[in-house]
Amino acid sequence: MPASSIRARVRAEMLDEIKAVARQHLATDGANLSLRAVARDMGMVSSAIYRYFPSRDDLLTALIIEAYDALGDAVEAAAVAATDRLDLRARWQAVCRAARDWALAHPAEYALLYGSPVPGYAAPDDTVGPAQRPPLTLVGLLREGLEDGLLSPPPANELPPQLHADLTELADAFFPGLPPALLARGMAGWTQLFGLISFELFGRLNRTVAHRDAYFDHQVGLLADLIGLPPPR
Amino acid sequence: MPASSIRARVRAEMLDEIKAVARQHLATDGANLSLRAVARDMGMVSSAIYRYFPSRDDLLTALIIEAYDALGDAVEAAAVAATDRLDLRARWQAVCRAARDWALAHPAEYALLYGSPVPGYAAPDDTVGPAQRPPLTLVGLLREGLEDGLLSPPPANELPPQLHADLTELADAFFPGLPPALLARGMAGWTQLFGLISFELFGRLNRTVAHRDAYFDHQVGLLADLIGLPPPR
DNA sequence: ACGAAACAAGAGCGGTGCTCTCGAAGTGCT
DNA sequence: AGCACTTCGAGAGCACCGCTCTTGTTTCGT
Repeated sequence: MPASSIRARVRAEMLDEIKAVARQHLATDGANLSLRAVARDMGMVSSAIYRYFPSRDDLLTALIIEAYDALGDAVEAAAVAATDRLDLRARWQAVCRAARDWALAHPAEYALLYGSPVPGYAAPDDTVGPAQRPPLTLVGLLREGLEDGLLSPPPANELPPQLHADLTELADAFFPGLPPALLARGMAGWTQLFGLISFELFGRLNRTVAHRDAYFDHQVGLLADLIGLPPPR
Repeated sequence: MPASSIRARVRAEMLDEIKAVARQHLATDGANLSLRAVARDMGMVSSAIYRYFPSRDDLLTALIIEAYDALGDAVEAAAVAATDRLDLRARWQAVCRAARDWALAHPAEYALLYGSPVPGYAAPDDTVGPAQRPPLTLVGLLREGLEDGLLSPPPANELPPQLHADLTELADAFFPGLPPALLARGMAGWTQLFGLISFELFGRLNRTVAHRDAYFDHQVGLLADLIGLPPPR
């Protein structure tokens, strides 16, 4: 097998092991990942890591992409797994819950994705695709609802002209024909979802809201009302 | 004046100067503040800083408290400066715009307040008071609107019992008698505001929305509709 | 079988937060 | 005014960090 020689296979395993150890360090020690500590845990010398990742930022980028994809998988699976495709509100709730569940299960990785950007770090282009999966899933649900006649498009004159143009262009790039005002509502939902998860994960609900599941579901339901999703059955 | 001797006054000036230099470093170099760098900028040796702040985290805490208070001042001023107290929607928009304006003018400090929490860092109790000022301002607007008869309380049976209890207790701590369902809507507005600012500041609107002012105003208006604020005049 | 490429290890550079010691300078009391 | 006491700035040093360079070994493709 020339396509995967011993060396290539060992290298792939090393890449995976480094990322696994780094992910574990991320979960325990927080965001400031130490290359030397990862190397120590693997019984290597720190300089050896640089055979696999040219810099600490590249390791972080790899972890970020994998985290985006893990979140994207969870979210998209929730959008599809619905028993009743026509129960749009239940599907919306399921997608939001899936994102929150993933974040609660992987808080350090969520902070890596959606926390304050690392100062010197600039997200490479590889990350924008995976990063778009959750919001595209949400807006995709709205498009399906529109196709199935489950929700009515907002009035077209709702947006000021420049914003109308911005959102029309954005909609055409992913969901041609989607009314821009509905896209705005989808983005509002995505913004709200991010805010809810971040507040809960970063401790802003401590000592204020004890029953987080109920709080989350209620707030998601409020925004579902705003978007115009059909009322719960 | 024994109460403020030369030494005490010089010390106070040093505290201020250290914080000023640190704030400047924060703005240019990002969140990873270097004690040695601020000491260098002040012509001091790094160990001398420890006469004024026992650790780097304590310096960060001081900066965080000052930033919370600056944001709180801006937000509360916007809530009071309205020409027409009864135009609740305009006041809500003004408060939201004030928060965004402050964040855009001080992005590094906003990231310090609302970005991912620093791993080892735990927010001391001194920060919770200043941190509550923006959300309390928003909810305070809703209470005023209720008192002035500008908005009607949501149905009382909207919340599940446990969440109703949580939010009633929370409301009684700051706004006795405020309907918990209205408090939930205020928190939704605060969550949305945080999400909108964070997305814009952390680059998630890059290459998607060009006219940020219009986008922000529209989204804030959407949530004002959800809360039940009177329509724009 | 051999040259080329990939690899792990080690030393080293400049940087970090933080501690400790030491001499200088200001403070309060008699 | 003199003296004990406290505060201060400087310096050396510790352990850690990301990263580079060199050296000797192992594996690869031909």
